[in-house]
Amino acid sequence: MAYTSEYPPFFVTVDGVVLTIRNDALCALVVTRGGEPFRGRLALPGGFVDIDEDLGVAAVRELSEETGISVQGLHVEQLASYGAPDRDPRHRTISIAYLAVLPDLPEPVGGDDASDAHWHRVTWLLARKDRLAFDHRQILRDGVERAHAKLEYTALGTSFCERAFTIAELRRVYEVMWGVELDPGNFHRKVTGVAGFVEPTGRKASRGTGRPAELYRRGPTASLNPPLTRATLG
Amino acid sequence: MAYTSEYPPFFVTVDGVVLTIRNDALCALVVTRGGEPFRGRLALPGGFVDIDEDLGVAAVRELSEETGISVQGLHVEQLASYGAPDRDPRHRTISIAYLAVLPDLPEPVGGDDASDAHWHRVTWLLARKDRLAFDHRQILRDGVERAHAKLEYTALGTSFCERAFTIAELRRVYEVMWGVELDPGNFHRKVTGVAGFVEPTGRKASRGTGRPAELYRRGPTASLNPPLTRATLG
DNA sequence: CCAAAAGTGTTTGATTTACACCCATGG
DNA sequence: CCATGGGTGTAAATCAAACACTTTTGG
Repeated sequence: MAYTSEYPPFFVTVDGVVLTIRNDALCALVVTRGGEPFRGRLALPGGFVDIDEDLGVAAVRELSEETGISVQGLHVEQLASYGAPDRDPRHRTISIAYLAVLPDLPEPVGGDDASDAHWHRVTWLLARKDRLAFDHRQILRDGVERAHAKLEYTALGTSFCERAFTIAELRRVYEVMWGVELDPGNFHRKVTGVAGFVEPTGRKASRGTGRPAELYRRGPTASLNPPLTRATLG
Repeated sequence: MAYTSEYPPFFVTVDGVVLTIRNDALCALVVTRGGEPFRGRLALPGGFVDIDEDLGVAAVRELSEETGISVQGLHVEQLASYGAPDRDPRHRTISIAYLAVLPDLPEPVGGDDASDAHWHRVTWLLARKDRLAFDHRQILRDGVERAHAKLEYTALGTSFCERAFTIAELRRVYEVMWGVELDPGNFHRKVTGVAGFVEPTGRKASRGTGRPAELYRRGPTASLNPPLTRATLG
C-alpha cells in the first residue's frame, strides 16, 4: 500500500526514557538496535506511531513490545519532542519522548519481541558520545534532568519505590539521585510532615537488622512547597 | 508536486503560546482563522513545519509571519506536543507547542501577513470551551501553567519586563500572575539578594510620582533555590 | 546484651514575615 | 511641603540543620 500527499512526508515516533534505581545507581532501559541505521548500537525503546494512535498510547505500547515492561499505573509523562531535520538519516522524523519512572524490577525485562532490553547505568550511557543511537543521548540527558528537577518540588521520588515503601527506601532514592547523604531523622520528619506526600499503611517492614520501619504508600501527591532541600553531607 | 510513501502521512505543525502582561492582566496572542476548519475562530499563531526546517525555527518564523512579532532575544521554550488522532478534522496532525514570554508591546502587532493578531486576556480566552480552535484551549492552559510554575523557581518573571526595569515593575508581574499583593520591601530584598537574578544598570527611572527607582536588567539567570514564595496578602 | 536502623526531641542558627521608618521626587 | 512610591532596618516568628537520644528488632 502506498500513500500520496501534496506535502512532504514526516515520520512520527515515540521514544521512552525509562528510569529506575538499581544497585544504588540511576539506570535507564535501552535496547540493542537490530536494523539500520545504527545497527547494534544501543537506543531508547521506541518506534513509529500508528496513524490513528494517540501519542501516549503509542509510547506505552512500544515500551511493552520492545521491553516487555508494562507501565500501567506507573509514572509516565511527556518529556519533549525532537525534530532536527538531520536527526534520522533516512527520513524527516519527529520523535516525542516520554519519561517513565519505575521501581527496581526483578531484572531481565526481556520482551516478547526484540527482547534484548537491558538496564544500564545512566552515567555509563552518557559518558561517551557514541553509546546511543540518533540523538538519544540528548533525550536521555533531558529525561534525567527532568527527573532531577521534579524530585525537588513534586513527589516523583515515590515513583522509584514499590507500592509500599519505607521512608528509608525513599530517602535512598534522593541520596542516589543527588549523590549526597541525608540526615535520616530530618528526612523522615520532612517527608511525613508534607500533607499529601506519603500516607502510612499501618503495616511494618522488617528489612534485615534494626527496628522495623513503618510502611507508606504514595499520597495524593501534593506539590512540595517549600521543596525538599539537600541536607547534611556525609 | 506529490509525494508517495508506504506509511500514512503525518502533518507537523508548531503553535505558539505567547504571553505578556497588559493592563494588569495576563494576555495571550491569538489570530483569527481565515480558512477552514474553524474559520473565524480564534487560534494560537502557528502553522506547518517545512520539511527541512528545525522545529524551533519554524515556531519563530510562524510567529513572525502571522503576527509580525520578532521574538529574537526573548524567552522561547518548547512547551509540549499534541497529537490526539482527532485533533484536526482534516489530517493526522502533530503540533509542537512553544511558549514565549514578552514584555508589553506597543499594541497592535499587526503582521505582514494575516495581520489580525490580537492580545486577549487569558481568563477570557479560557472562560468558555469554544473560544479557541482545535485543542488550543488545552495548549494555552498548559502554557499558562508552565509559566506559573517557572515563575517560582526561575527568573522567568524578568522576561515579562523590558530590557531595563524597576523592581516594582517586576513585582507587578508576580502580583498579577499570582493574584496577590506582595510586600514591596521584602520583595526588593529577596530579588536583589539572589545571585544572578537581576543586576543593577546604575541608571534610575522616574515613573510618575515618588522616589525614582533603580533600573535593573536580567542577570545570568540563576535558578532560584529557595524559590520565590507568595508573601503577605493585601 | 550488642549492633544497627527507625524515629523523636532539642538546640542553634538562618530565613521569612511584618511593619516601622527614612529617602527622593513631582506637583 | 506634602503625597507617593522606593528602599532599608529590625524584631518576632518560623523553619532547617545538626545531633543526642530513645525505640525495636536480629543475631
